[in-house]
Amino acid sequence: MSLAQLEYFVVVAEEGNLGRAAKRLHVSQPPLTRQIRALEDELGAPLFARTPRGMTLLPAGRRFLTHARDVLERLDRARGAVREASDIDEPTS
Amino acid sequence: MSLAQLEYFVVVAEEGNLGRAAKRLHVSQPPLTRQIRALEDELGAPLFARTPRGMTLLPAGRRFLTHARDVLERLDRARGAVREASDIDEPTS
DNA sequence: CGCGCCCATACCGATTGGGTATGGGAGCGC
DNA sequence: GCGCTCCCATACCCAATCGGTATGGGCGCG
Repeated sequence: MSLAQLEYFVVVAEEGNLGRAAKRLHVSQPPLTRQIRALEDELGAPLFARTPRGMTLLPAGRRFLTHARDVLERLDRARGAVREASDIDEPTS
Repeated sequence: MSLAQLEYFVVVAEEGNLGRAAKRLHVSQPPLTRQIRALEDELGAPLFARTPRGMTLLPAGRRFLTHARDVLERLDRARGAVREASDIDEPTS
């Protein structure tokens, strides 16, 4: 599992559609297909139902979505914590 | 930034030493050197002080450590959430 | 000074990841 | 039913990433 996969997953879940998600992520659609599938394989359960209209979250996917967002948010805070620390050393540099 | 880098960082911080951390992580020492440096480069601040005795956390590193552990813990919960969900579908299979 | 313990660098091979091109299913208008 | 459109999936290729071995350089200790 990679952080990119988590972000891809969140965006695909939000867009409900690989094509639009790909544009938002500035990647092409095939890598998205692969990464989402790799994520599902690793987790051992499908996260989306593939319909002719797009990708819709399954129950497992809904549960995972909350946690995935949580992980990404905590990651942002981690980055922020380092910036704060260096701000202490170099206040207004 | 990658999840592997976060885990590498946590273990190096705990061991205070690249060699021991490498053993615990089942990788060799050079990749650790590189990944830790890449992490520092991306964050824009050094996390460790390199001494002849090993690697000791700097203030920025200490702050980051807490958050890094948090991210990894949330990731475990995310995995767990999917397992729970599939347990509902397949209780004791 | 020779040895041990550190981390850093150089180089190489294997894996991963993204891109283009293409296919196949499902709905819609005519 | 044909053609058009909008989906996702697959095949194939190239570039970037990652990990491993080999090696070097600093530092302390007997």
